[in-house]
Parts: sequence; C-alpha cells; structure tokens
Amino acid sequence: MDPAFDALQPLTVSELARRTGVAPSALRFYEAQGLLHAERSAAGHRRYPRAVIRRVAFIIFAQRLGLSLAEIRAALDQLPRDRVPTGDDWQRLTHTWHARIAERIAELERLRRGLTDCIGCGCLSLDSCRILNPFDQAARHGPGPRYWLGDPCPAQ
Amino acid sequence: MDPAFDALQPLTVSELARRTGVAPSALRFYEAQGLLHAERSAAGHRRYPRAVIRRVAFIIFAQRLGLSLAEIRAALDQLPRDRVPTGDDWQRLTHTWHARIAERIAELERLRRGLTDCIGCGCLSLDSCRILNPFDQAARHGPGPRYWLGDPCPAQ
DNA sequence: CTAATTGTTGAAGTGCGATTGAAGTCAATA
DNA sequence: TATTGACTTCAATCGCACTTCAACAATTAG
Repeated sequence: MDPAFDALQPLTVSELARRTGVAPSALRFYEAQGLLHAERSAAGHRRYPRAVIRRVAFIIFAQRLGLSLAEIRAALDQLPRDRVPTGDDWQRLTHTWHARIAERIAELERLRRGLTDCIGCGCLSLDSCRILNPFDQAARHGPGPRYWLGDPCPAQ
Repeated sequence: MDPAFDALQPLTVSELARRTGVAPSALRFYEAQGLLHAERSAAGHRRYPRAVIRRVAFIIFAQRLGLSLAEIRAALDQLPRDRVPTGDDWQRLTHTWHARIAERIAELERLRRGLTDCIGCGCLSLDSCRILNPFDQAARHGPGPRYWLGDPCPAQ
C-alpha cells in the first residue's frame, strides 16, 4: 500500500518532493544548509514529519520574496525546536514580510512608470533620472550595484 | 577639463559606470555578451555614444523584472542598428513588460495572502493549497520548479 | 620626465542555488 | 536468487552574473 495514503506516516524524500514541487536533490541540499531536518529510518532513509511541508512552503514563499537561503535559515532558526510550530509561531516569522512585499510592489510600480517616462520617452532625462529605489539597491550585497543616481525625472 | 562636462563627447567606460551605477567590469561583461557595443579611440579605449545610457537603463530595468541577460540581449537585438533608437523603438520593446509587471504584482499579492491564509494559519490546508503561480513557475528554466500543486486553499 | 591614473585583454575566481554522477545500501518482488 | 527501485553519501559540475587578477599600454598631472 502506498504510504502516502496514510496521513499519519512520515514522508519520504520523494513524497515530500511530490507534495511541494521541490526536487529531492534540493530538499537534501536544504538539509545540508540547515533549513530542514529529518528523522532517519532504520535503513538511514529520511523520514519527514508532516509539519515539514509548511516549512518547505515557507522556504518557497521566502525565496519568491527574494530572500537568500541564509536569511531563510536565520528566520527558521527562530522557530521552537521542542514542539511543532503553531500558526502564531509562523506569523511572527512572516510579520515583517508584509512591508517587504509592499516595497517590492512599489518598486514594480516605479519600474512601470519608468518604462513610459524614461525608457520609452524621447527625452534625454535619463542622465538625471531616479526610477530604481536606491535603498533597495543599497541593501544588495555583492555584485551589481545598479542604482540610478540623481534627481527625479523632469517628466514626473 | 573633465570630458563629462562636454555633453557632446562620447563616454568612457568609467563615465558610463558613474552615470549608470553599473561597474566598469559589468559594462565590459555586457559587451562581451553582446548587450552593448562601443566605438574605439585611437588607443583602443571604449567610446560610448550617449544613447548607450538608455540602453543600460533598459538592461537594469529588465534585470529588475527578472529577465536573464540572454533574454535582454534578444530584446535589444530588435532595435534598429542603422540609427539611434527612437522613443517608439524603446516603447515597442517594453510594451509586453506591462503585463509582466502586472503578473508579478499579482503574484506578490497572492504571496501576501498566502502568508496569512496558509503559512500563518493553523489549518492543515497546505497539502492542497495553491498560492504560487504555476504559470510563472513553469516558465522558469533550470533548477527548482517550486510550484504548489492542488486545489485552492479552503480558507480562500 | 616621472608618477599616477585610466584603460586594455584573457583567464581564473566567486557566490548562490542547486543538479548530476558514482558507488554503495536496503527492501520488496519475479 | 536475482534484479529492480528507492534511497544513501560525497564530490564534482553547472548556469548565471559578475569580479578579480596579471601583465601591459596610453593618457594626464605635476
């Protein structure tokens, strides 16, 4: 009998992969990075408690919001280790993300505006146009600063 | 005299870097990838026509929208080679991006909703919840499919 | 003239987020 | 018993977007 039919059994890596859409190789990678943990069967196979699905969902959400795995790990480390996290536990983690989402939406709206006002228009204001969010960009580590310097576009 | 003061002179790589916020190494990399082209001075130094600023702006915008350099190159290849692109030329390129931005904003709003409805809530609906956009995800090449399968969350 | 600055090239290195492959283990089935 | 299939580990590799480095050439300031 397919163990996936038994809602009380822990999940194998391929079952978890099927349920989350995340490849088994990625799940193992996440475990190596400390984002997931699994019990082991007698044969050394991973056995995931069902609560791990929510954890993987969290990882996917966070990635879509642009967080790195290191950041996601730091967030997940805030969860209680001694019990299954409650809805409140999860909500505390995602509390600050609403602001993050709002910022990203705002940036997209600036981008949309920039498409017409600065890229699309025939003016030469690009030299002195600020469309991309400097704060957003300054927060980026590593390669490619990419902030647009100067004063607002005269077209605005 | 600083040649940057002369609005009619072509730009050196460091001037272009300063005006766009893109590192010289990145500008050279873009040239190697076929996204930019430059005339050369007698000494073999790059001389960018001023119109290249708009081109770099386009690259930055496109990157923030999640396009790869290969995709951006394909878009830029649509521009006329025999003359400086007009506003209309640029707008034709960015035409489809408005839809792209709208989709991404919609995804962020689903994500925001999912934070409360599915991650944060105490229900067990995650097993059968679809928050992340399957179409978006299916469009992703390479690693990490990450689509959420199944029926909509009962909480919705 | 000298020294600093800015530029050139090609190759190699970096960081992230994985995937892939080789070699081996284990349980169930033909 | 043999084989199939799912799993294990560890190391290597990949794709992307760059950055860094070494060695050298040219320009510019004092």
